[in-house]
Amino acid sequence: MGKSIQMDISSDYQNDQPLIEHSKSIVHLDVDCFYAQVETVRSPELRGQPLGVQQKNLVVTSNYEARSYGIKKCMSVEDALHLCPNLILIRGEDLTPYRRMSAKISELLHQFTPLVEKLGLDENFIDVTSVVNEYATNISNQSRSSHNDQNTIQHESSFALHDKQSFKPIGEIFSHSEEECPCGCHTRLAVASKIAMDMRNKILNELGLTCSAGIAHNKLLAKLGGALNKPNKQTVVYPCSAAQLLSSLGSVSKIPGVGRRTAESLTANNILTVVDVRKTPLERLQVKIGKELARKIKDYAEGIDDAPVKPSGKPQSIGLEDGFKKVSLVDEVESRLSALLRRLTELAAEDGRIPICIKLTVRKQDSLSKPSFSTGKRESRQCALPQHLIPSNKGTNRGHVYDHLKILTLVMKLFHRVVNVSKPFHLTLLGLAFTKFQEEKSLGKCSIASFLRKQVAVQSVMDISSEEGFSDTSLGSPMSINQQERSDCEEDNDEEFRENKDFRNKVQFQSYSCHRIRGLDRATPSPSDIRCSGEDDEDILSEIEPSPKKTKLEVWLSGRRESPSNEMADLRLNTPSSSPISKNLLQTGPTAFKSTIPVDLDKQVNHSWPANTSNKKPNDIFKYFIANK
DNA sequence: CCGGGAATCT
DNA sequence: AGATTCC
Repeated sequence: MGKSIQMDISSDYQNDQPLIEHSKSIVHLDVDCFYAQVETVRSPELRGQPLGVQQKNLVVTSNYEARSYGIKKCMSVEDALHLCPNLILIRGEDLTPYRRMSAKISELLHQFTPLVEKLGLDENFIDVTSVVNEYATNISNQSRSSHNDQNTIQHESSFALHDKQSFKPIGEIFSHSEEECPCGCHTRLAVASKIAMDMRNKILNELGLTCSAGIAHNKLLAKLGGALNKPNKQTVVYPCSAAQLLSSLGSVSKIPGVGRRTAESLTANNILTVVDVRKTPLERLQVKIGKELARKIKDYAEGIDDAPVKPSGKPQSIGLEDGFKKVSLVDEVESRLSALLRRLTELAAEDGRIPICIKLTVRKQDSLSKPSFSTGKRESRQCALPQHLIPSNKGTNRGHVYDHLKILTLVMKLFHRVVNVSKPFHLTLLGLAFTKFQEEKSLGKCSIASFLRKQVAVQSVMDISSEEGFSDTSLGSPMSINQQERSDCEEDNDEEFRENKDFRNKVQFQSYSCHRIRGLDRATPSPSDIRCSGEDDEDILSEIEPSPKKTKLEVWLSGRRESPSNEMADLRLNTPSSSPISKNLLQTGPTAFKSTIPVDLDKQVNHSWPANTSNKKPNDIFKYFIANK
């Protein structure tokens, strides 16, 4: 017991956070019927009419006019049209417009704070703790001196927060709490609710979208709270109402993180409601769903959630999928993959980063008893993009050049690895994704790794120690060999090292064999095999090779480069740092605050907290805020 | 043809 | 590489 308290304290200090119970302020923002709203912005003449967004044979979302006819999410087109013959349907398979809008929303939210976590395209968690605290700090500073020498907000009129009880949040409140929490969170959440309103106003004014929002001291409650009043509304959940909110959910499947699978496990144990979870001992719970999940669900059932808002940044992978009834011919596979690859390279070009790893996904039709019911599981294969297929922007200032045919050939190699085409096959889905990218800010010019990279860049494209030297013993069982050789090299490729095998050999890296894939390639020549002849073919035999194991030198080199973890280390040590993250944080200081919290917020707060600057003693409100700084 | 992604954990 | 979850 004493031990855990000790740990709690130390971790709080490490995070530079005070020992206040509900110290954080989290906003969950959810754009109302996102796809439908985006389509309405694109085609304003659609406003007011029942509108659905269609993907394949599904209406994946619809506006509220359509919902009034009883149309639900993911309803079939037929059913939807039956309910509402006038329903306007717009194709939404191409997510580009939604991605773009999502990026605009992210950008807008980043004006408030860098602590923005995306959940899908239309939801965001925003940790506004520091925004709330800065707001109070600024007020506090002003109450001490009439003129600001600091770079803080210059308010038209000075005012102070001298009356905590009269401050009420904007929007709805879940349940009416009898008493204020002694930690001061009610006041902080009230400020947060005004910030949430401001975010929503900005999104409406600048992007034309309405949102719903939840405001609470953790992500769980913010998300659940935001769903209580929709659309275009916001809801504050106080910590003291957490248990009540969770109880009111009823079914366990309403708990975020409890999907179909976990719900099934719980149901099988007669654990149906959130209250059931609460009554079930942890020991019994973790038998069924695993230790970590059980612990999390138990906490959730009480409204407890310590998870931080994790800034999202760029996606870790960029992918595309194409679902269909049935594809059984290699030629059709190739043409579909070709189309996917075209779009994928466009997406990657838009993203700007350079991909170094590609993954192919297939879904095989369930050949067992029920063809219609059970959709086959997905299987995937990935490999590093060989150096000479990694796009470069040499010669062109804009965009990177992809060698479509060669990459397609590589993708077909992956396909043959995952599908045995010598036997009949029935696929219902093909997917392609880039799953790794070169380091964004690349290495400093003085970095050794950078030097090496430049050196090797001019060397031969293909020199993996002659394939002739290897036997074809792997032909029969590629997977077993795969495992054998990959057993302890889960960490893939760093581009510096794939680029020159010569270099690797010279410094006596543990060399890796490259014969594993040969048998596969010869098994069934595909059209691409034929088209991509001669040296290219030999080229690709080696390219599909999984990435080499990390060596000590490689580890050392990768440690040299600027990496997120290094940046975080800087932050933890609280050292002055020139890292981008640190700069970013600094930028969200008073200046950013001023520019993003408009006057009307000030007015609202000012109104709720009448100025009382004269001779009241330091008020209670201050300490809540100041303690948080 | 129950969509098309993306993240996390194992 | 797969399973699961989320939207």
